[in-house]
Amino acid sequence: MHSPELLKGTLQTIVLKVLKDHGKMYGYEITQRVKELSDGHILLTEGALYPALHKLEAEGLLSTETVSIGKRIRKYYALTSPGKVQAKERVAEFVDFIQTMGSVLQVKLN
Amino acid sequence: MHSPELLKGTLQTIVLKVLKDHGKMYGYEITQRVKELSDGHILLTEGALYPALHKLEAEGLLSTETVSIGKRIRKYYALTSPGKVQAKERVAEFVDFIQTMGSVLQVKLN
DNA sequence: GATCAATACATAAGTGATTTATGCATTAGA
DNA sequence: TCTAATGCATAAATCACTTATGTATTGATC
Repeated sequence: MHSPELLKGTLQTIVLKVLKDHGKMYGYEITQRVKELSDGHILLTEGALYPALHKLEAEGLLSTETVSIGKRIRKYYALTSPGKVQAKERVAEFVDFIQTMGSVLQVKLN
Repeated sequence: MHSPELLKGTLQTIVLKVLKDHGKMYGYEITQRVKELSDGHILLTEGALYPALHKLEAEGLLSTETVSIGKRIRKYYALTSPGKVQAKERVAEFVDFIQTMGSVLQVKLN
């Protein structure tokens, strides 16, 4: 995992986009999916993820559904309609940011 | 200027790379160059820049030279040898980060 | 010749996302 | 039977950065 400094501010974008691509997921599942997609480079910590999920839910971007698997609980999160819009906007914003950084750092992204 | 959240953690990388590309520069000049390169999207604040410069200097990555222009003072910063190495590493790290994020967000950067 | 914007540095308090630490509980594997 | 993995959650601490403030010079505008 590379310097976590750069990761700041990307958590919500990641969560929203992953949920958009994979449909409803529970917290732990998100951490695993992101770990997979990033080839082990991005490891979401629970202390960051759960509060983020709660916040997105409070903002109406996510809806929840709690399911019991045996005696274990899973809390599924899914995008609401505004959540889908936000997901798109956040990704676009990120791409924009990358383009700008590319100009400043004079690097080619491909 | 887009959401400043994403900018977090990139300040040192920007400063190091800009100094690498343009040689010695003073603080205010850096803010202007970055503004230019980013087409007005990235506006470095003095409250962030000056402490960052001082920190990089304290770490031995930058050397300084104070010059008087009339009665006004300019403090020029330049990369030291370790600073040049760091500049390269930081940029590489950023490119790496972008690639990883591209995978997670499933976006093409070009 | 006064006033405002730009130039040029600097520091300190406050913010806020994230890390680190901790807690509880179930399930699978060695 | 003990450890790792699964699964949730919260609270304190950290730390980069924003916002606010301060000082001073220079150029432009009216």
